[in-house]
Amino acid sequence: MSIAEPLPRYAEIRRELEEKILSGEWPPGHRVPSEHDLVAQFGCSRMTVNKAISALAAAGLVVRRRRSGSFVAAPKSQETVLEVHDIKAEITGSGRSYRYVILDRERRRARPEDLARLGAAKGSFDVEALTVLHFADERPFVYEKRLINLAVVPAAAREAFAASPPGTWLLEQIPWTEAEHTIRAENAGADVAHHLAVARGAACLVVARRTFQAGTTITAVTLTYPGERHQLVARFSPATR
Amino acid sequence: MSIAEPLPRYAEIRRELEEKILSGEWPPGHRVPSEHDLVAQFGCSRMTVNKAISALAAAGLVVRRRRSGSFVAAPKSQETVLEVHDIKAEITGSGRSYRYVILDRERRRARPEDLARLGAAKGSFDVEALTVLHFADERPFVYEKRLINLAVVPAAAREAFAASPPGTWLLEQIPWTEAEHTIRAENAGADVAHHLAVARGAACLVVARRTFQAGTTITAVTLTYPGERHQLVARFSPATR
DNA sequence: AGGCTGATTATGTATAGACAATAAGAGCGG
DNA sequence: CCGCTCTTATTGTCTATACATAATCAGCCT
Repeated sequence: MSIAEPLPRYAEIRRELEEKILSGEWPPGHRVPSEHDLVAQFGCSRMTVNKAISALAAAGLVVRRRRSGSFVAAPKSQETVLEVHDIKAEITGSGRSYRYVILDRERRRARPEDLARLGAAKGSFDVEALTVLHFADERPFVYEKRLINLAVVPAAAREAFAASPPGTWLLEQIPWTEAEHTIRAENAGADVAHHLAVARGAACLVVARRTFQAGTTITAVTLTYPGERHQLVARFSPATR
Repeated sequence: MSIAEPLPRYAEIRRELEEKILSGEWPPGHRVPSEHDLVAQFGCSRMTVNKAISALAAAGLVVRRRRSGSFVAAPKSQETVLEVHDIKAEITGSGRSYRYVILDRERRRARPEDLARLGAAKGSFDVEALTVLHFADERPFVYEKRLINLAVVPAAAREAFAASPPGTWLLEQIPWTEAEHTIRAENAGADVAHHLAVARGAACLVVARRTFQAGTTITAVTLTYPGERHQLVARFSPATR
């Protein structure tokens, strides 16, 4: 499976130290040998071991303190990298056919509830409100309600979203600097049940995302997935954090 | 607020390049000046600019190709760091009172369905099966069903879990090397509805987690949260990935 | 045109050395 | 014992250089 590729020296040293930490041989708080000692042990220059230990520090496995030395870090809180793909890519990436319809579309002055969804305190600007239904293999996959801040993305008002759905189009258009996800479970209301073809009251996974650029909200989207047909999966290791 | 701390030279260069990328001045695909050019521009050695660009590459903002140069990376797929805290820490951290009860506990030889939950193909070993209910401010917070692989953690059979609940105890006991999360929505069954004090059929957020050490599963846990009372929140920016 | 070859260029890795910053420890005076 | 300074160990950053590796490009031969 894995060919014997010659790892660079610093990666080799890093791996060796990492193994001692992950195996528990060096428990949290244990002092890692000094760079000087490691230079003698591995027979390389200090820059090389420095690169190895610095990488471990960047990964949060060790803490470095001047004069004191490097120490194995305390076990981290459970943080996981959750991949939430672009819907189009998520579906086509797994070999299924993809289609979407825009159920509703309205341009309006931002109402108080729109401002709340965007997380904006106040303001007077226009928003584009969209309701989109995405299909995977011709079955309803996710029900999307989106608000786009037209003060930031005026082009959205003129876009037909014929080639790409709004989410994909936005990703291609503007760089974002921050995003916020909220994940919860909800019972399907009449509207959602109808469009997703599930029973009323069926458990649905709701992912709400707000995307920001330099402090102002670009878009707020709520994605409702049928609970029994969709799940988010995340696999990770503490080292690659 | 922020004092004028003298950033190291490589961090300063990194910040400057990063700003050009995040502001959109350098769109995806744009070629970053070569190390040689940056050396001339910033008046430092190549190792220093190399460190800056390498950091950007590690963060996924640029892609480096030999001979070709460094290029601004395409916008990444939406990946977010989801913090899933230890339950005890999660509750006490927000100032609420914490309590738990062990509803059920059994030591048994691993059954086929246990093996499936642990993700083990086959094997003959004992497991500790636990059902725990956690309270926040005396209200049911989460319903936990856990399996512990006693072949890896024999001490779990002798532990009373009097001071800490099993999840917290395990975190303190053994280092893990990998974990897998699955998040879905489910309608509450009779059992869950009773313990969480919600209506039957109420939407619940189900987080299933498997924790591994060097390939073998340590523990598999299913956490069921009442949907209307709990949500996972994740905030992140692409640069800090 | 097609394909081979060698030069060029940019990054990848490594070395040896230097000075700075910081914190721990040693020693000393009161 | 307390507080001061001096020394020293350790990491942080930076320079200058070197060779390796890979990809592109230009030119040459058939």
